[in-house]
Amino acid sequence: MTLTNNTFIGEYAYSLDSKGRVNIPAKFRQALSEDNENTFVIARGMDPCIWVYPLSQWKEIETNLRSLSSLSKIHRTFVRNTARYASPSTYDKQGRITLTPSLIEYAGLEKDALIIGMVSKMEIWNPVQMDKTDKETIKIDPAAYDELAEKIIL
Amino acid sequence: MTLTNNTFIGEYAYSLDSKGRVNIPAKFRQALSEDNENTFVIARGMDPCIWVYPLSQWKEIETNLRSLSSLSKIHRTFVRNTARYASPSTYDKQGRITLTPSLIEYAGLEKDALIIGMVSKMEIWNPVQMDKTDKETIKIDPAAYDELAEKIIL
DNA sequence: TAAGATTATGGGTAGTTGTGGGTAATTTCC
DNA sequence: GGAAATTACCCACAACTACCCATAATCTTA
Repeated sequence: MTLTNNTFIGEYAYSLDSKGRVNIPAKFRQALSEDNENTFVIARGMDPCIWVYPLSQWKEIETNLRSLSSLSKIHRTFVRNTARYASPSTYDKQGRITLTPSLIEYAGLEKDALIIGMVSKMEIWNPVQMDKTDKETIKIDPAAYDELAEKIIL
Repeated sequence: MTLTNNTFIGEYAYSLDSKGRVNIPAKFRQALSEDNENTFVIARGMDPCIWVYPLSQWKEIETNLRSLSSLSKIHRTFVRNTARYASPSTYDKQGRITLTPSLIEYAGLEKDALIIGMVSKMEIWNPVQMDKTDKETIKIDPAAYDELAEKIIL
């Protein structure tokens, strides 16, 4: 079954090797449209994890960043934080991308890597950190969460 | 008798085999419209069971998820929780779909699987868990049912 | 009711996928 | 400019999954 183009769902447990490589789930590679030329862009996530965009998706983000005014301090900071740690990465014949040491450190990755489909992008987590974040989720306002669920879930 | 497209009603008792496969009731397969390409999407239910959507139905959920911004923490959490455990599954020549170990564990499935038509989707339950949930249902506030009565005519 | 078709369940096999490591090419730095 | 380090590319193997076939039970239809 081929998924919708550039759409990623599901959770996969992989390992990070000594060269800083992680596998991209086969399903995700198949979902990546041709015009991406087997390339993703890795960047800092808002949570302590790595965000992985299809190249084409990232280009749209770049366009949006361009539209932000450098007169505004918050805009400047936002653009800087977003662009600074971003890096393109093409997967090899075995389907792996290489992560940057800076991003590995930011996400606190060691041996295990949890890859999570986030529909338009994916996330790479240290499973321990993911567990911790999961437990904090309970603190989220249940009313606001339910409201979202009602709008989104069928 | 062919049912209305993508509409599922009734209850069926099947078994989960050693490879994590369950049969989809023949009636449900016949009800699935052509454009779904024999594919369902399995996901975590709100109750301790597995939700099974026709692919086309799930795609609508994906579209809704795409509209959420990753700048909002609650949106990120919602997308993650929804997409994380979801997985497309095409039924084989014998009419079975393969469940993920993660969902099997979440629903507490063992040998027996109860498949319940929920009109727009279906649910897969451990029969024991279903019994337990049934008994709790009695505790539902009658006033809430009265409120529902204004929306739905039976 | 009997024959044929369909359905539910079990298991085998070939191809795919994930992981580790090796080597050649490229870059960096003194 | 040359040595060291880094990166990109390649091969190999083990584990897993998707696909196929077989059989028994059930349903359909004449």
